[in-house]
Amino acid sequence: MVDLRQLEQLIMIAEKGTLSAAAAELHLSQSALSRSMQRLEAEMGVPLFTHSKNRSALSPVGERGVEYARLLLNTAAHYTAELRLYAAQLSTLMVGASAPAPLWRLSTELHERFPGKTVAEELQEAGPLLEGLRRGYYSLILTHTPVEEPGILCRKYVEDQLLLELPARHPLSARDVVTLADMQGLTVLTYRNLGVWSERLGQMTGVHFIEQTDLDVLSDLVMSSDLPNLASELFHTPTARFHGRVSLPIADDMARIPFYLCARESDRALLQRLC
Amino acid sequence: MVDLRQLEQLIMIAEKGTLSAAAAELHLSQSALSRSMQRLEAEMGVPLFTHSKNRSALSPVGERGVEYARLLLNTAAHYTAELRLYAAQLSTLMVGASAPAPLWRLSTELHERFPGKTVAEELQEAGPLLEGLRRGYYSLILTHTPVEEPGILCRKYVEDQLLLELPARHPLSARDVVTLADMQGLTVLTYRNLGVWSERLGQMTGVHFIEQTDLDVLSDLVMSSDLPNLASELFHTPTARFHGRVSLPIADDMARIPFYLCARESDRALLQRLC
DNA sequence: ATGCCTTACGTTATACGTAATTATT
DNA sequence: AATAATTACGTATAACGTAAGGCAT
Repeated sequence: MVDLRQLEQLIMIAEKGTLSAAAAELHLSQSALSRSMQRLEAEMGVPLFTHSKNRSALSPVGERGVEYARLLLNTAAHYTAELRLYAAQLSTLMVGASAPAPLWRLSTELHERFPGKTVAEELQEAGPLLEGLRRGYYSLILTHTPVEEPGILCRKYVEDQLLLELPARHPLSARDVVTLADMQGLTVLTYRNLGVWSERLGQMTGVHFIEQTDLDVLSDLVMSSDLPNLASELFHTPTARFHGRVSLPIADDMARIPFYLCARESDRALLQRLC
Repeated sequence: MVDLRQLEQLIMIAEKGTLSAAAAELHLSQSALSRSMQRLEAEMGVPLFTHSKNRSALSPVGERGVEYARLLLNTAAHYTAELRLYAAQLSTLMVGASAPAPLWRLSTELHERFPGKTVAEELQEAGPLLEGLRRGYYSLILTHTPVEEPGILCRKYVEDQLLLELPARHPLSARDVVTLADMQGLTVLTYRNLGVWSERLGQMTGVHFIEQTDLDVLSDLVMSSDLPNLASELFHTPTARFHGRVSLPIADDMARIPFYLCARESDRALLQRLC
């Protein structure tokens, strides 16, 4: 059985030209290298060198042996790299989600329940999410519409609730809940990047939204005015507490978005440890 | 640097199912095999086994590792076989010839002058001989016509001389040489398989040849009759001495065939050590 | 209780470095 | 003289076997 280190040594000799130079490069004494190559020749049963008293040069067979050695070491390195990649892939939980908010909770839960696993998260549209789950690219996906498809398991994971935040002196602040009917004609501050919520806001007729791109600017506006602002249970950007405001859930169905956790049936155990 | 023996061990474990069984097959103690696999796991940096207290089974990564190990060992075996084949090829002197007779001398000379070399001989027509020499299949060829071609060296190697063998009481037996003119009307015994000579016999008009396929039958005929028989210097089949006959060279040019030794110019040294 | 794997420990084999030898430039 | 390879010899490292321990079937 050929020793790969000896092949490495053979290659180094070919590169350096002499045993001595190669030995120095390999941090080996020349005697050790000499004997190592003698063993290699004996193992292979072919004359790799033309041995003179003062010089050992590669024979034609040795030259070809070097080529083979390079090829073999390359494939060996290739295979070990492949295997390490495969191992990394197996130990990674690939998670896709249509919104960042529910990921925050899921991510911490995954690290708790699967210690040692690498959790990789991606934000993606619903279509690619489902396709990725089918193909095995994702192990878990978080969607805001339920998936009903053979081979795919799907369970409600969390529900996000839209909140109206008000200064204490606002007429509605005494209420426990508000409805869209209560909000007719109101002007409401909100963050622009609300992800899945954005489309819902467009459907809330009769409410005038002032959208802000910058969270700091939004925070300043909230503090310096009496205008109500939007928040959600999962996405409390500037917290109501910080602004000295009260948070009221909006009772309408439209103000609630459920998130669903989906996995392949073969990964049923995964889902069961989370829901 | 991965150790191929460890890969072999990994494969054996995959085949036998348990460390113990594999260890027995490998003529190793199970403890040695256990530690060897621990070293392999450390070297690769991936979990090849699911280690329970009582059982070490291959992990999914290990399964794939076995596949890679098989591939790598195969390529290693392939390369060593290739290298040995190449070495054998380099140490072989491939000789082609158009007739066996001059080969007898060449063969012994090659073994003398190139000890350790394997001499492989082939009989072949002139066309394939030359083509084989060009392509590098033959290192040397023996032809009965000179080759004049760039890149090819050609020298006269030996000359075969046709002999007429006669019983002592034959009228011609007192002569030193004979000519075809002397032989007009003679009936002459000869061997059928005379190779390059055969075509010449057809051109010797006025001589009647009785060809024999079997050398023993020919020998019997020669001994029991007074008919002359043919021989050649290189191809003394039944020796004249054995039959109590005298050998006379036939003086005509037609009764002499020169043999030429050819090699590629890059093998000039080869030719120089023979001619 | 038996089979299987791992750890501990003493031993052996294999590879290594230093030094001496020989040959070449 | 300097460089280069091999051989000889003592040493160190690394793998091995035996034995003991723990766990599961």
